Amino acid sequence: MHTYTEENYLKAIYKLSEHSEEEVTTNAIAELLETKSSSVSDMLRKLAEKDLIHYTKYRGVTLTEAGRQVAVRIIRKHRLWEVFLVEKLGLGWEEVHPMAEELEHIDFERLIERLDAFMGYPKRDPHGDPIPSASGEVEMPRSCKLSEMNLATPLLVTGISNHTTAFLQYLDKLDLGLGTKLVIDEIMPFDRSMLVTINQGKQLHLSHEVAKNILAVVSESQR
Amino acid sequence: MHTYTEENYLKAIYKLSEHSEEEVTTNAIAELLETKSSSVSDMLRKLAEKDLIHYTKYRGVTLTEAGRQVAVRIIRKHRLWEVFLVEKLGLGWEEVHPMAEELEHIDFERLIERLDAFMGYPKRDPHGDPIPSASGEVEMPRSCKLSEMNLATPLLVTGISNHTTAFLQYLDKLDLGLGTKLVIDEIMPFDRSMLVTINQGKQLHLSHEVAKNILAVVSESQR
DNA sequence: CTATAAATTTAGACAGGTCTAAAAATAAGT
DNA sequence: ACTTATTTTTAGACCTGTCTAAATTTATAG
Repeated sequence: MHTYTEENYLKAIYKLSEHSEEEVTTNAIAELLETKSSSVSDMLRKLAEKDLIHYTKYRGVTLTEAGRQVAVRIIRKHRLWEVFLVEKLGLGWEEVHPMAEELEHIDFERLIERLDAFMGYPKRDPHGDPIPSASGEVEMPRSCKLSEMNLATPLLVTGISNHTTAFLQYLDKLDLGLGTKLVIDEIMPFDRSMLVTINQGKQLHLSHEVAKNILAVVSESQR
Repeated sequence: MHTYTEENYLKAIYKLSEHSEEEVTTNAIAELLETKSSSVSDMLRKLAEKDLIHYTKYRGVTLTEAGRQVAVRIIRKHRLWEVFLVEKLGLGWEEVHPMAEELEHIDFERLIERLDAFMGYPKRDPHGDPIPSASGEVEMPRSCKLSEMNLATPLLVTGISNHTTAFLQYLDKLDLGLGTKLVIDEIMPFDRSMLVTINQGKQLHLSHEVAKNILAVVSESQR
């Protein structure tokens, strides 16, 4: 098995390369893991030695297939635990991330398998992110940032790309969550904030920053 | 919070002093944790500095109240997770110990509380051990080793004091578990092995070693 | 193309834990 | 009580992962 720390590095690299084909930079990793780039640099050398990443000095890194498998497996566990914490224990979606952050490192094949079965083989976690399969496949949802979508089109919220407690609590207050239907009524040119109507009722004002972290698809039911 | 390692030391000291008032020796800890006594000695110094143990060089250790609280809390989590793994996930009592060994270090008050509630506030884990309360009280069961009990008395199995996979699998094969009613028919003087009848049916031959690890009480129903 | 800025890597130190080997303290036998 | 055996502790080395400070490489602006 890999150390707790190695696993966190691999997960960080996975997350940083998930939405772009680019090489991941040392600084980006350092920022995400809240550590110094010198520490990252050191660890990258070690991960490369173990063939978990492709690494050329000063050029950034990508995961090898072995590294990707490790990362995806961690993410699978993280998301399964989140479903458990929310669905079974009744914890809030805004508080489960740090718990799952620790649970994800516990590695017993039978435990994961039973946990998956116990929850009925869920496909998404409470934030709408896809749960990788046991064999490491990840179904990448084709949702877009709300900030990049068109006016007057019926949309469905399918994901949240910022899992901080503060952000999720804010969404709760707004009464906006996964499955919320909404339409963009207007976009303010000066700050790119938007007015949206949710569930054919309340109208909300969302900043661009907020809209960037909400993922949505064009609503099937009305297209 | 304390490190994973510190927690394991405190838990080990707790377990070693649970059934006797004696000071716990360096060697005993080393054996339980499968480490060298020099490492233990080092760690004891550190734990004493943090006021988690009472330590006089060459004289062994006992837990301080603070140390006991930490240990009991770990054990509470361990046993709650074991109940979850067996009752909810359907894992076998012989395979959950190593999993709980890792889960026990995860420390979120709300998680523990919810887990406890989810299982209906169980009082015992799947091996019959008492689950400490949130405030750190442990109800010490007054059961005795089967090896020390009398012939021809109706007994009830209430606990198992060896949690190894091999031992628990052996008990499964014998069809002997918590709640099994039994009577000691005969004790062989030369090796102290015994013949017992379980559930008013099958007769089994148990070695002294096995009988030492089975805990029982005189059966209420027939006394 | 060169000078400076930014990003990255190396060097050296440190903290937590572990080990082996050696020293010190306690326990036991006669 | 004295010598030996056992237990425990100390000393010194090593490994993982972190940091700061300094050096190096790559990127950028004239």
